[in-house]
Amino acid sequence: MREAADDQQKEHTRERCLDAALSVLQDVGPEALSLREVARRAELSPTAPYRHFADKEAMLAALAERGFGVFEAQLRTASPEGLHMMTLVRFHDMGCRYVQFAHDNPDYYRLMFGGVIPSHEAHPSLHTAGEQSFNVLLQSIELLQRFGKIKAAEPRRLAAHVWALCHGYAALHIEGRVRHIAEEAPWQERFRDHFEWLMEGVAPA
Amino acid sequence: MREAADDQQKEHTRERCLDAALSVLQDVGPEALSLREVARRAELSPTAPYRHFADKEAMLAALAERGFGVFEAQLRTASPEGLHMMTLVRFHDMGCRYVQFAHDNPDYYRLMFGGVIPSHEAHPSLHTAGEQSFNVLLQSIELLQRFGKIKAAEPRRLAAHVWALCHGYAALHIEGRVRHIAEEAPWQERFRDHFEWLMEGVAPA
DNA sequence: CATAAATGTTTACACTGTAAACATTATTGA
DNA sequence: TCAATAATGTTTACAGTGTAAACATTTATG
Repeated sequence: MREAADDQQKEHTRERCLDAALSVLQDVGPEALSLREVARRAELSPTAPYRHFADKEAMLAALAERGFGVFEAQLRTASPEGLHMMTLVRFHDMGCRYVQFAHDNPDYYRLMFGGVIPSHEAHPSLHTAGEQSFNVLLQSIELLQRFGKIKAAEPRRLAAHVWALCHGYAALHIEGRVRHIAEEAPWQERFRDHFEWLMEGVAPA
Repeated sequence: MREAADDQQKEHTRERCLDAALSVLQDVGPEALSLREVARRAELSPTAPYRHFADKEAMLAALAERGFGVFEAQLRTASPEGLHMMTLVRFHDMGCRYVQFAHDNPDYYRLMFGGVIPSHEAHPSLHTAGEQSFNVLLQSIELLQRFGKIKAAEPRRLAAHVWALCHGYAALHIEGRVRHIAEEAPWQERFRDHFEWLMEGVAPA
């Protein structure tokens, strides 16, 4: 049995694998990512990663989990003093940061929200990481409701609504599907319209 | 040189490949689809598909193109007499059919809208197939505008807006990301809310 | 210090995408 | 009609993959 002493070392190589995996991910995308290339970049033997991850999917799941950490942090910076200070302006900023994350880290985003990992439930810590990100959105909505800025519907449904629009826009954006629709304006400007229409739809009665 | 006579035969094996590919797609998903397994199911030699498709991606692109055909037809049935008879009720129906398609053919949908095929522009006929589907939405919106049912903003932006919500909802739905949010109601009922909020946001001023 | 666990390496295997050489068939120009 | 040619399919080959198994080595603990 080992103890805390070399957990540092163990975690070190595990992290090295994830660092390498991220680097491969950014180079070739989630589909073409190979465990052996990861091992190569981490300067390990081809099958060494199997000591830290059950299989390729488990490794991708760990990477996606890491992505959710970055993502959630990015969302939270929209309201630096905490979510209880939520306003519509900050909520819009949060939406922008959502799309910005996808824009800056398309491969991370595809890994987290695309079908790369078939079932998040199969990787409990990934699943909870995803839920924590969602909770940021959910709590923001509950607070906006309390302040009377959003209609009084079931919060989870409202959250799903906002999420769907942001995810849809982000996904279409990073796959290049909206480029031919509106090349003229930068995405931030276009997203401003979308978010405005979105909030008009869920304004208080 | 060949002529129309055996184009039928040629098309036949090409179609057989695509049929087999669809079957593999539904069994194992787009990532795990292998050309050799397709060849196996089409009862061809392992490399025979290369006579009909430049490479694996070209084959997936052809399959995705086929998917857009089915998809577009499905959307159009929302207004059987043609898009010029568009109403808000039919537009809602069209949204439902959008999500229904993703629900019934999740692998098709992932292939068409996920990052499986990196660039649709690299496959011209796929690109135009996708644009034709988008045009159904765009024209519907232009007609609703003419009837004063939707605000008079830039139609392409409005179309992108509706598309983003439908795509976002469909994508989250087929990846199982909204299951834990609202298991109680079937997706059609939930989608009714979303679509209502969506249309309230783009209602005439 | 001996033992057992943790970690890493080597080897092995079945499978993949795809290039190249070859065989066969069908079409066409003379 | 028949030889030339293009289309289509097969066989063979190769490098790369995921992962299981056997082995070696380090390290913490009884």
